[in-house]
Amino acid sequence: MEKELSPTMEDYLETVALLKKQNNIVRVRDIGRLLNVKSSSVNAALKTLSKKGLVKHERYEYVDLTLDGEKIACNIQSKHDLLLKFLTEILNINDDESLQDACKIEHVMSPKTLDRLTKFIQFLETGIDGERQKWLKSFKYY
Amino acid sequence: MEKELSPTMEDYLETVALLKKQNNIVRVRDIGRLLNVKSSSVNAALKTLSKKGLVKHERYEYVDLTLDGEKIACNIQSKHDLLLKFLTEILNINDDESLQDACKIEHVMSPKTLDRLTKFIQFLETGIDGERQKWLKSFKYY
DNA sequence: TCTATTTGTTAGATAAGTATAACAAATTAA
DNA sequence: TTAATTTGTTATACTTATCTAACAAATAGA
Repeated sequence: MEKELSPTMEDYLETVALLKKQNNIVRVRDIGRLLNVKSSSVNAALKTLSKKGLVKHERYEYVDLTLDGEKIACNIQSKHDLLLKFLTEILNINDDESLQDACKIEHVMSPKTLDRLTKFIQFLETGIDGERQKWLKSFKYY
Repeated sequence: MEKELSPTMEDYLETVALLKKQNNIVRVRDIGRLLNVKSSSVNAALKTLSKKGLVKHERYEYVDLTLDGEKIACNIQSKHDLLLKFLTEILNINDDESLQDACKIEHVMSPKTLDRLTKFIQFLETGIDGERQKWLKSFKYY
């Protein structure tokens, strides 16, 4: 399976997964609304993702993820969540920018970096007597 | 000044700056070699950057940065350096992947995140008795 | 100097992602 | 149950970034 999705296609897949979780059903229109693109663009993207076996989409029907698509979406989501956690909880960036950044970086971060960042956050959250948490807290007002 | 460069154009600009620092003169060919693209692609990119007033390039002559171009390149470079430092020195990722990741993330990181990450690294590097450095060192083998 | 090689340029061609516009299907409301 | 509105589809076109191929200029070697 030669996946290798473009950031754009990853975004579409992620959005489908999000809407599915949210509403159970996924409509072309809603994907477009979330991504700020026209329905025709969504259709084009869905065709691409269908060919790769990541989504199911019959003419005039709701969109759905395949199992493969679900797996990939889940993977992207986990990068997203981790980055958002790092940006908000560690770096203490609390405006929209943390979300914006997470949405961009998630598409270009290697698995290795995902792994190390996961461990780093975990490392900061453990530690005897919570000393690490204490100095993290002190960083917030740095 | 409506800048807003694409990641691709940022890469070209960055490469011109790098070659300039390295060799003083910048040739079309060398830009292509570094970015793994053909000279014709470099030419197209230089035309775009020229129109934006970021590089100077006369037919068959060497390429150079304008002052504006220099400023932007410098800004990108500082993001690159910071990210590389974080990935290698903090997360302890020492293979090519840290460089790869830095080269991608530098184009999508907000100024706010740059600022906070800068402060975070600085925070980790200071601290009474170097306790934070000690913790960091212990993380390396986590 | 004069040829050979390298470097630079230009004109198409291609691929990804987007938009507009015309139309078709489905849904909602009257 | 029609008519109006929303939603989905398709064809076509544009933009960005890339390539190949043909050619032009510059540089290096004999």
